[in-house]
Amino acid sequence: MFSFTEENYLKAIFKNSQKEGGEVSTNSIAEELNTKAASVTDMLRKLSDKGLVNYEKYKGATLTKAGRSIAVSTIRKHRLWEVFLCDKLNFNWDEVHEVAEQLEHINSDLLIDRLDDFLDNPKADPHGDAIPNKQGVFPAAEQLCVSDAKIGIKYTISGVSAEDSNFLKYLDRLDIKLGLAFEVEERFDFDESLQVKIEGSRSLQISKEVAQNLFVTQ
Amino acid sequence: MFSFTEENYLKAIFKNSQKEGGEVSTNSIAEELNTKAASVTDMLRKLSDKGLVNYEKYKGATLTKAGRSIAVSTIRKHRLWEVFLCDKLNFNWDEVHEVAEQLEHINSDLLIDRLDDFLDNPKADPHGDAIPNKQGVFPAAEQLCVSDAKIGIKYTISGVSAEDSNFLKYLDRLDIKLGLAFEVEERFDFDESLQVKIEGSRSLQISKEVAQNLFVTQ
DNA sequence: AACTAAATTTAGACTAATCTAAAAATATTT
DNA sequence: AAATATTTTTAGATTAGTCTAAATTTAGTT
Repeated sequence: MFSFTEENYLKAIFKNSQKEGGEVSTNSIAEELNTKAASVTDMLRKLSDKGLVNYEKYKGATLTKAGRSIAVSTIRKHRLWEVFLCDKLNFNWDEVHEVAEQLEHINSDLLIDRLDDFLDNPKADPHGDAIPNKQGVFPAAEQLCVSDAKIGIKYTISGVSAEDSNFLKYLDRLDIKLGLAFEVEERFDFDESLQVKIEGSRSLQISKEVAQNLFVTQ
Repeated sequence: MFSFTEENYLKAIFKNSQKEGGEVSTNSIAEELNTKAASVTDMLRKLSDKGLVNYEKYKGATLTKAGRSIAVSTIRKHRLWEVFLCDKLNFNWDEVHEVAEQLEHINSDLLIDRLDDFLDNPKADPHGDAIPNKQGVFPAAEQLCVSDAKIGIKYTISGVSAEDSNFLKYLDRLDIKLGLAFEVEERFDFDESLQVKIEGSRSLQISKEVAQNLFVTQ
């Protein structure tokens, strides 16, 4: 129905508009997709002709209903496949992204429906990212970034940034997993690092960078 | 590593050389891939440049070691995914081909190794086609076409042609499945139809066409 | 051996996706 | 507001894969 490339552009626009809100710039799409701005301009024109994005020269792009629907469906597939890889094939959470990037483009509604059931309709992927349902609705996720967590309040670790597999390996080394109890004990303002307590009564210090990529719920 | 298209060409050459033996003609590849002879000529040149096929103008093509290895690996992936779809996701055997055509191009050794184990290292796909191992070796399969089966000898149904999903649906209607006991009772020479007995003491008549697409072992 | 038919290749063109380099528009700074 | 920097678009080219139509080669038949 749609090419891999088109799906990847739509996904990138969706992702960046979550982050930045409003119109997504040509450059930010180029960066997200490791391509050049000129290529993005070409593609935005094509996607606009197909009714998948709203695009005006020099004004950035937003997704139409149709475009959003494809983007979300692709994200749904990506995250379901990640669950499959971890839960059924024993992949580690830092090994799934690349393969899921390929699997997300397989086109079969029956396949995804059955896969969803086979995995017991998971609500989040192995990194804690919410999985939208078939209708494209994301489960209400009240995640808070650890950088914004309050001192002395008990949270549960519920999400990690999945982009960088080295970060995930680092978390493995520290035995930080989804579902563990979590509490900020102290904040060091000079470098924004944190002293935190993680289930198993360990107390450790985490850098600003780690805090920005860890998410918790109450 | 290799494009979907290249993998499909290599698979087609492998398949047709199994059937016809020796050099595979440009036209037969075009037919297999629903493309035009001119496109095949172009691609054969490219595959030859890459060392994947032996090709001489007007003389047809054969696979090199490297080309065969890719073709067989693609077939392995296709058949493993078919097993996954049937055994784990409850697909019917007439629903798997199209999806497996997509899944066979997913590129990850880890994925295929794990999938193989997850499925308990199956030796055949849902239509009875042999699954080569990681080294590209097919398990010795002594299948015989029902057209060539001897009268009065007891066989087991072990394979069916998977090309045509209507044929598979037809077999479902007749309750013909892999693993059932099978015996040819009588051969009608004028139309080459057969009177056969299938497990469950049913006796039925099958056409020449059905016989040519059913396979048995002793 | 000559002729016809069939198969194959060449030539030239098209689409999707990409790129570099140059031009144009927008944003920022003084 | 003018000048500069940044972003974005245009122009023109490239690659992979495909196509049609014409030319060529091979195979089959009288």
